[in-house]
Amino acid sequence: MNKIRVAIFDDNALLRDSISLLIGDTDNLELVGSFPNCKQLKDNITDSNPHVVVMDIDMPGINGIEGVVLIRKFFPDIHILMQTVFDDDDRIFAALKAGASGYILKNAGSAKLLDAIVEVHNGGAPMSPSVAKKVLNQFQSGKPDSEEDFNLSAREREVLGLLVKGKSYKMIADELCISYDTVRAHMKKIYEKLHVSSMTEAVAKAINKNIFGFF
Amino acid sequence: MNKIRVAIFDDNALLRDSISLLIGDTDNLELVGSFPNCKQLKDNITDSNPHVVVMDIDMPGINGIEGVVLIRKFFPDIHILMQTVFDDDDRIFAALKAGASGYILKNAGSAKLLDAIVEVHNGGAPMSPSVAKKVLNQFQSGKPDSEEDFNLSAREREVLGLLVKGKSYKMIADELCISYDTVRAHMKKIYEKLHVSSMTEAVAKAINKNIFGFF
DNA sequence: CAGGCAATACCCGAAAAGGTGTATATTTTG
DNA sequence: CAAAATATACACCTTTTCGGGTATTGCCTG
Repeated sequence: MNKIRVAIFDDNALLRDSISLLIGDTDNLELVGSFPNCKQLKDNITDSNPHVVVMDIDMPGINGIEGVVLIRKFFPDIHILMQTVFDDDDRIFAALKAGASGYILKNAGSAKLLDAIVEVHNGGAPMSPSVAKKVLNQFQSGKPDSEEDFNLSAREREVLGLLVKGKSYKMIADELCISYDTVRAHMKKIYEKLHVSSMTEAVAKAINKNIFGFF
Repeated sequence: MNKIRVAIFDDNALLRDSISLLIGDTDNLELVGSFPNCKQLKDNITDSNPHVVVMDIDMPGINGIEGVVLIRKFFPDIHILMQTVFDDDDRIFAALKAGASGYILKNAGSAKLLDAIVEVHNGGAPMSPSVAKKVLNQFQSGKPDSEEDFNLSAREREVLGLLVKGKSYKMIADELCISYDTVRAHMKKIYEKLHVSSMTEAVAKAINKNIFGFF
């Protein structure tokens, strides 16, 4: 029986090494390449000719999602398993949209990693329920994404919009010709409605729930 | 000669009214509908049967960009002119990608608005040079967007990533198991490299220059 | 091996943001 | 019409962030 040929892309050398050892100890898997970035991705893959690529989602230079795009473009038969440190639904979803077959958390344990590699090679799609639901929703209706309604007033949306563009309270006050304290009053309401408690959380939520759509 | 049939979607009643008056005073234009949101978009357009739709980019419920998508889907022959308060390249670009024909700033003056309506009806595409350049770039090379390199180190990217997810310095310190002051040290470097000076600016830039891609 | 850079960590003072409370006029809505 | 929501504004106080420094460790490169 032929071994599953596996290649790894991850900027963390330690993690690459430990996966190497892990795969070396498993007799139905074979590590054919281990790379710290996607700069030579095309050559790397041509040379190592893997069945499965294990790809870190966060990498300097070309990131993992862009890596997925490239692999899909040049090697459409290769299955890609994403690895992430955090369970970041949106990024994982993006990776899947780009053509990854599944994903696994970096702290999931070695047995699970090996299982996931075998699973993607067999055409499976290891992923968490929350991501699976997103994928399902996308398939069911061509809609962009969950359109949660936060009941923001027009003014609140305006303030949030400026926030998302990186403005400070003071700048927002100037831009809207209202007092600093009024901006704060709006912010309080916005935080309440979005269930957050800081500018950055609000910005992150505004983007991920695409309150303004299309970033 | 037939008048150009125009419909307006804007949540600002005052602005709707002033545009109504404006169009009423112009003899080659005819206002056939004026709506505060896109909830009944399909019926509204079927009933009013416009040649040109003037659409606010920011609206509660279904936003202007989603509105564009819907119009393109059901009424592919209608030309859409976007209206925005701010010259937000990214959103405008998104609207154009979604199928809008052009855009105009809300404070551009009535004469320009009328010109723009006529222009889109005649197949033109009124837009600012900076947006035009983006569109051109997109056409010239299938690349996602400007891929500026900010020379962030792996650690800095990691910190910025957590920032974008809405974390505070303290949370980042905990998550990365480093001291609060080290997070600050990284932040200083990040701000320097991105040429910004606040968390929200950094988040905004990280997203708009898609340092992490795919939001 | 010397110099540069990344990562770590600490200090200080100033500025910004956040939490809570109060208040008033207007608009919307049941 | 009365109640609720919105937009405006101020006060007081705490926490967080920002902009300067300074310093050590380790790694990579010329």
